[in-house]
Amino acid sequence: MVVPSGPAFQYLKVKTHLREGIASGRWRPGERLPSEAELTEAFGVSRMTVNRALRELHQEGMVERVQGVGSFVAQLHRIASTLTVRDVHDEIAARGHQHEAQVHLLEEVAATEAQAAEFQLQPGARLFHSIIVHRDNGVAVQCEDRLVNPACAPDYQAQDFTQVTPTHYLLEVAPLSEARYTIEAQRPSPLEAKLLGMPRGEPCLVVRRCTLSLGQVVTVVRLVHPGGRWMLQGSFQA
Amino acid sequence: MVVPSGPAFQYLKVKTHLREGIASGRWRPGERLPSEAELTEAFGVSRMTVNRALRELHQEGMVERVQGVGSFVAQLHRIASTLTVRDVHDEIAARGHQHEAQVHLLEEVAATEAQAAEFQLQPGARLFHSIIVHRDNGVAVQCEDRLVNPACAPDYQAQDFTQVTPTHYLLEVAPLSEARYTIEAQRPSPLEAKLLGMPRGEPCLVVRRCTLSLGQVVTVVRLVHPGGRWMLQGSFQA
DNA sequence: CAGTGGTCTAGACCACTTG
DNA sequence: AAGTGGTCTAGACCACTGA
Repeated sequence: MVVPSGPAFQYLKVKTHLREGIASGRWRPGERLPSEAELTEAFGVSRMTVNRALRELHQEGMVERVQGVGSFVAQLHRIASTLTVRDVHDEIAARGHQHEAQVHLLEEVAATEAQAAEFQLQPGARLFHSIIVHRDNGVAVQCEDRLVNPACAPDYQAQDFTQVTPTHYLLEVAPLSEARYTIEAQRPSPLEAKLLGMPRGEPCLVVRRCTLSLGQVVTVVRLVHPGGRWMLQGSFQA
Repeated sequence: MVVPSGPAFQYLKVKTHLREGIASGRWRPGERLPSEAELTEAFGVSRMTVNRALRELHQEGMVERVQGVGSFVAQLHRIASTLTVRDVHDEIAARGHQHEAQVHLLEEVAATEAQAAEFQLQPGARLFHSIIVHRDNGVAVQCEDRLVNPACAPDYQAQDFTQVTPTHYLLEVAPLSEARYTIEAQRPSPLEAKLLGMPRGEPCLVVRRCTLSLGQVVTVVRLVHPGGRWMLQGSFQA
């Protein structure tokens, strides 16, 4: 026969079988799984199909594979979860709330030594600088303090950021290739506390993100969220 | 010919070509990419190879595919980054530092109504409760307040958590299948402030995580980190 | 209808590891 | 040498879309 019964999602059958065996503890972490040849025989499918199942489980971090040796249940010590850092506007809109943005500053500055180093530019090079406060149904939830590389977004200062967020605009003009970020708890700066309308002593969730496009640093942003008004959420499967 | 030159990682050539075209803006977000047939011809490879390249780009969130229509450059609005929440011990050890754990409490409690609901158990059901402080070279960096479902880890109370972290132990006895978490900034509770040796008013990074195994809630944990002593890091490619 | 992606096969050659 | 995974082919059938 050529194709026995058409697409029956055979690779999913194999994948599910292995996933359930791992989840149920039938195969313990570090233990060896059946070889591709064994699974090929057991399921009566081609090796490519078994290979895809195992490859995807590997990509999902559930299985480790060693050429010439075999496939093994991964040691799931780390919980690598997908944290979705979405555009504020989308996040607020998704809750059915009203998003407002207030531009408090939009200027051109000369890079300090530290800033120049981060942008891989010369000290004193021009940078755009913006400070924008985002509100959810009128409540200030984020203060966005951003530096932008003019080489990547020459028209940055001409945008109306009450209508389109900088995140959205920058993703349009400079396709994202890499991002690095840190998340920590801090007190707001005096200016941030004033702009967010919160006491100086209240904790804030601070996300700092550096975004690259084609190896160039496009923008570095500090996002300050009042502790009681904003929270990151995520989940992890498998 | 059967195989022209052995593994030359053809699917990577196709993948790289598309990835660079997207990153360089040659294909804009929403724009249509060449069909599998066109790529098959252009690269002189089989369709399976092209298919793998496109499928992986789709799995990475860079390409959207619609059956019967075509493949398109994804709208990269969301920045879905892989945040690695590792075991404290590993994280501290990875820096070459000394990890110490201090067990402040290890008891059995009756579930409150809210706790019972979260664990999908009856109010008053038994739960294990532990409070452990983790130190990095003697500095308290995390207060771990944890509830555990006895059905998943009956021997929880018999463990020596100065030697093996609860995270590590629980992953051994109850393979992880799903986790949900939130990250926010808060002040520590009076007890947490005391255990961590920090002022009440200092901000903390608080991670709350609910872990499931085989559809059962295994554990709910609150991880409190002094603001200046701990930070989450992550990065995102493509 | 033609074109697209989704899946699958039954082989193949190769690099690698272990006995 | 035998077994493993890594890659690849040249076909195939199918479901879906849009003109």
